Amino acid sequence: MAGRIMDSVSVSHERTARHNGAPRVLEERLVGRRIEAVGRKGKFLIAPMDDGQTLVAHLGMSGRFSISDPGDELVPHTHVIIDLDNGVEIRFVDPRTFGFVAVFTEDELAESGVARLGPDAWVEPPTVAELSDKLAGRKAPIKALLLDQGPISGLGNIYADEALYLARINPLTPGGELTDEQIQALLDATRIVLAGAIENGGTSLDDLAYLLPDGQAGDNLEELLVYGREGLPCLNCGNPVEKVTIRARSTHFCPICQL
DNA sequence: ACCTCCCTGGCC
DNA sequence: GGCCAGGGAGGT
Repeated sequence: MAGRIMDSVSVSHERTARHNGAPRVLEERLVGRRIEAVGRKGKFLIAPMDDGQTLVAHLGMSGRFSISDPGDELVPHTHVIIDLDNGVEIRFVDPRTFGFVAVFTEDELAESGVARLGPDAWVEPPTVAELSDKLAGRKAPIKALLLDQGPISGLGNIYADEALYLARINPLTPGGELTDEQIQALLDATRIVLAGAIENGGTSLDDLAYLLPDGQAGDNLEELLVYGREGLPCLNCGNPVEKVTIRARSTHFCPICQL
């Protein structure tokens, strides 16, 4: 994708293009442009283009990119098709349309959600002191603060639960009450959880909403220690895993092991 | 700093 | 036939 020119762009869903107002606008701002690089911060894909603008995309809940041949069969909910100058077709498929594709100027980027992201949990993990600073005085549960993407970015509901379990921190603990030791444990746990998830190609759930760009499912589901295991024995102590709701998100934890 | 909303497929 | 899943944005 990097270094390629977008020969044609077709956007077929209003909501996918919502940050640019309309599908036609998104198409016009992409077509003919060269993608200079492809990176990410948190859960946002960020690709600078040759005109100084930036292609930004987010998979939301059910979005995925595929690398296809123009002749490949179109799967339902394909909302964006980008034909590259090397004959490869990039497709964005997103049944629930929580995801988006957008083009931002520098100013628009500075006003977007990208600007509100804390340091990336994998690429630029914060030090204990930095994260401690961000959590100081915060009364919201640490689980909510992890999902917020402000103190640290890149963890979603599954990996937040996994990291808190590994670090033996109760997800309901107010963020400001975490000790430096706990923050260190959380950062260590985050690296272990993400390293495993990346190694396994990510966590494809039974709905197969998430797939790798080649269409393969990720294998990390079977490695999950606590997410989705409500009522089942904690792998450490054997007591039942509990499930509570924090910020309208399911949260799985062991009330015995996680203090 | 919190709550509500958006959206569809899958499952009870 | 209705509920659940959850990413971020926007409003209160």
